[in-house]
Amino acid sequence: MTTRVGIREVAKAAGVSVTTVSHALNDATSSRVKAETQQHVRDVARNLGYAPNRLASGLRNQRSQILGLVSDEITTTPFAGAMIRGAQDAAYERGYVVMVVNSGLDSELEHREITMLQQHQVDGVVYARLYHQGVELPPALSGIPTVLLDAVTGDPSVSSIVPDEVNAAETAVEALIRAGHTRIGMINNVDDIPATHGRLEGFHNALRRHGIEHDPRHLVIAEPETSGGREAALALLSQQDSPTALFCFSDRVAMGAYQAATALGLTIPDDVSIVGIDNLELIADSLWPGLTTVALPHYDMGRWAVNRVLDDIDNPDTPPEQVRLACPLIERGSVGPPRT
Amino acid sequence: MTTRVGIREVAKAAGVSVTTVSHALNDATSSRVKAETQQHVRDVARNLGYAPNRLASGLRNQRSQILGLVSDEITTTPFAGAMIRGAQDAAYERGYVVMVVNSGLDSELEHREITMLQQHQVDGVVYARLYHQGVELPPALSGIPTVLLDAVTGDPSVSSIVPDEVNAAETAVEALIRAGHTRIGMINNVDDIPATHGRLEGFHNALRRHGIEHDPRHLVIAEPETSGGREAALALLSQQDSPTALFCFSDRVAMGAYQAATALGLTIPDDVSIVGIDNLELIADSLWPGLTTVALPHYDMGRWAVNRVLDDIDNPDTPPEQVRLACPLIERGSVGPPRT
DNA sequence: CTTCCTTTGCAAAACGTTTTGGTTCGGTGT
DNA sequence: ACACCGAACCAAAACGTTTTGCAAAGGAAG
Repeated sequence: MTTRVGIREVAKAAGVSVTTVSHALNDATSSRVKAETQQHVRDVARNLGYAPNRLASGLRNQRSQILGLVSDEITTTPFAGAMIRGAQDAAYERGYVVMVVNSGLDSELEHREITMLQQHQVDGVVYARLYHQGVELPPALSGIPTVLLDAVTGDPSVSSIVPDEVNAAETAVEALIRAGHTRIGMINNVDDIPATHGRLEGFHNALRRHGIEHDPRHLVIAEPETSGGREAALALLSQQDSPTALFCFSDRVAMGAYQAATALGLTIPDDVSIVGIDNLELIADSLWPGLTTVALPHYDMGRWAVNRVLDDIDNPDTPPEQVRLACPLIERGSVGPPRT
Repeated sequence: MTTRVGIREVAKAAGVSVTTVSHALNDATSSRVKAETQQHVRDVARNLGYAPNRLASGLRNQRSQILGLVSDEITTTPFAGAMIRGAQDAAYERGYVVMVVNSGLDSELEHREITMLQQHQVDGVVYARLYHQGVELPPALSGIPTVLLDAVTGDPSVSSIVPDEVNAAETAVEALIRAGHTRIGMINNVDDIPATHGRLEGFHNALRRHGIEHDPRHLVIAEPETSGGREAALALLSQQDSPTALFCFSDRVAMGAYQAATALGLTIPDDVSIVGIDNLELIADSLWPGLTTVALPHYDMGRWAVNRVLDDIDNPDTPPEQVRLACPLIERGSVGPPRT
């Protein structure tokens, strides 16, 4: 590698001082340097392929132009990828770059990784969870602008974004109601997490709003796996006056419901309609017919989170906000009118 | 935020010069500083919560301790997450941190993103693709130690790692042979990519090695989607002397084969055995019965790639190597003995 | 022709490290 | 007693920027 071209090489080639080069390149509308000179310098810089050393400028301005993204786990779902991509895209648009770090469940490791981020002088961090949950912020992060992604915390001074679980469920259930269903079953999660409670609430809201009475036999609790969904759906669809439509806690649960339906000789959506939540394309697109579901907006949450933390950096006394993001319905082929 | 504690604060608190502090902290076995002093300095540094500024040290040593990871796309599959996690884990173990950047298909954008990485003075980059393919290295990367991840290139001087497609197929097919199958069908991909050719070759290798004659009617080409797999499997399983086992190009194709089997009233694995490739847990775990498949080792490839690029950085004249990584069989429930 | 701006450019300091070349000091060999 | 040596430490330079405080040049006003 030939020696890197620095600002002094540019200055020499352009026949000016380094000061002038710096001004020409940075100050968009400075009166310090004549427009003509500025253009000249810029041309020279481009020709030389000059790329400013951000270690140096970061050191000088106390601003690294780096964001940290610490996530709990990057698992088998594509959620993490979507969040990272959203974060990265938003960061890129504003001249930032993101360092990804993931700690598994190990809080000791997490602490050391945060320390590394601090050593690299990250200007802010996005603290992300893969599944909507409550967390407490690691003390190591105090002093760094931080926003929560897919997580909330008790401290009202920290901004956060999570999916609006209630709204997501309402959206899903209303798609069923719109198709004409009134006997609607729900397969909920056993776990005590925000999604469980929020989606149940949304389910009831939607029914109530449309004057549909809820039959308690039509609510069953299951492990949030395909097998759990299968057994739950088997139970729901075998009872008399069984539901004509199923609202499933997740796409994987919905996949179990598909299996139950075919096992019972029922076709989707003619005999039973199904909606899920997650929009895991790998599943929703692959099922047959395609699964109508509500998307969890990980990409958008990622974008929002980094834009938010960058806003905080630019203007440190922006009031914090806790956002719940609406979730769009993705229609495929699993919802139809009830069999008359 | 109180003013950051720097090396000079530590020096003052320890009653020594900054030089001594630096030596005490960095030189593991220096004769420059007495062991006792070294310990003292370290204690003081820890108590003060001193964390060296890597912008400064990077500037000084011409080494940022940052790796770039440029990937083509972070899509709906969990593959990208696995690669990133592998890369991040390996980097962490060696004191590095990774900057993730993804360019979509836009080579203009990719160029600008690589420029950003260069500005941050990354010590090396991992150039990753999500699906095994041939690429040419962007010229912007010349001069930076680079290794290819899930991609190969014509240039023998650049190291790369890809899954061993031939071996993966052999592994899958041999699992079927071991269970007793001899009439084995394959659903291959239409696309002209290394995986297509490699897996076909592995399929033939395995049959030949066990003296099984291949019936050309048992090979069909399909779109690598669930729907393609469904139609292909329908065709394969409807012919007379139909295969007793199906080797599918991917897990999604295998999912289509499941759908075809149940549509034909066949049960898995009693009437037909199925293996896939990918080990997409989201699919393989959710199918019923679970899908036996061959894992594409994205996590391990990610690890290998960063370890390799770090080796190149430490020792610039390590000879390059092009590695094909073996793929392990993951057994679930979709393979059984042929119906007699 | 002087004075006083305005415009344009430069030299030098600063950011927080690492490392080079000393300097001091207590001892050791002759 | 003399020079010398090594151990322990330190002052200062360097890394590549940005920015402050000045200086030079040129033009307008008096």
